[in-house]
Amino acid sequence: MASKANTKTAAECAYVLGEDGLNRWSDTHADAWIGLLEAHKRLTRALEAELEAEHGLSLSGVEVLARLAGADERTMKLSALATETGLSLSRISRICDMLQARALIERVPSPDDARVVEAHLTGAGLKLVRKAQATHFAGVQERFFDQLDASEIRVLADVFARFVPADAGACKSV
Amino acid sequence: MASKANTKTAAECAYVLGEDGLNRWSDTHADAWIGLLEAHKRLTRALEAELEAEHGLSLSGVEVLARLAGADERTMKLSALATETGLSLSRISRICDMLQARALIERVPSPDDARVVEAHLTGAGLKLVRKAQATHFAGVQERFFDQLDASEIRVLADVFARFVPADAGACKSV
DNA sequence: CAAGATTGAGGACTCAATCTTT
DNA sequence: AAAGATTGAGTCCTCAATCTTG
Repeated sequence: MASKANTKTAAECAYVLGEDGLNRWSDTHADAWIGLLEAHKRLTRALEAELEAEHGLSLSGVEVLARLAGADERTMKLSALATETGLSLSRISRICDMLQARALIERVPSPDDARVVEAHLTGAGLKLVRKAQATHFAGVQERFFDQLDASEIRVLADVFARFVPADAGACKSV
Repeated sequence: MASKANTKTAAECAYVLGEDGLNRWSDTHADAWIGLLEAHKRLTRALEAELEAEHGLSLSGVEVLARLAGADERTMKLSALATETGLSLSRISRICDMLQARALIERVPSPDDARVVEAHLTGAGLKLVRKAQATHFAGVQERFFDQLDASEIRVLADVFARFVPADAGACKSV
């Protein structure tokens, strides 16, 4: 009784060009694809806002700090950070500008190769990333995992693995 | 034999702070969540690039055009476009600037209410959105659906529905 | 020349401020 | 005052150009 007004569900209008039979998905297909886009948007927005509010960090900022926290000597080359996070080197450089300005990392020129700059996590950085990650993990748990049962989580893990080249990206910390 | 070098899989390091048992996910959890982020990034980047290359349109641009194509009189108020796409009104206004400059839409002041501006799809806009949507649908089919079987698609549709407030957003066209 | 880092330009997005009309 | 649209400022991101070192 509720719907049918001027409100259409996602599936009902996940096509536009009915004229020829083409350009159309089944309802289930539409719900899966559009659901992916919507869920991603909502989840990341909420998580990002939470992190920003509580620690003044973006998701990417936390990811950089987290990778440093897990690295040998808490230090990594900027180009390695770029490869592993999947962000451009230029973005990494600017994220490091910000983290350095907040004294969460230091830039250390490599003694071995004068071209490379290494980012080193400071004590303050380690302290902050611990808190930020706790917030973030709790957020993902509550907003995402708590909505799913074990078999669904397994299907998602299985499905999404197909879109990641197995090696590429390597370690994801956040 | 292959791995174990300096390459860790996503699951192996989806945590950083081992010191206390907290802040940690199971491998499956990590694969599901990080997989969602990665898959989304890769899929949308590829799709966006394809659309840009073939039709000079962003995904949001296509979505706006597609909604207009499906609307009465091929016309909608800007604020309605914002609500339905989930974009800010300011973004919609600027997307319309661009679409109007390319003569894909026209801005028409509403006769009923002098505050509202309606976007009206032109003939050229309709022609273009048809082609763009065909490209996009084919892309999603090939890159996404073709990698999944029917039961998986059903699980995804079912799962993602939980993150969309049922009514909110209403109709998603792209 | 190639690799690593930085910088400039520009796209996509949001929020806050503004202006007009209701 | 509130709704609709626009504009300005600022974030996050990418690509292309540059500079330095190997």
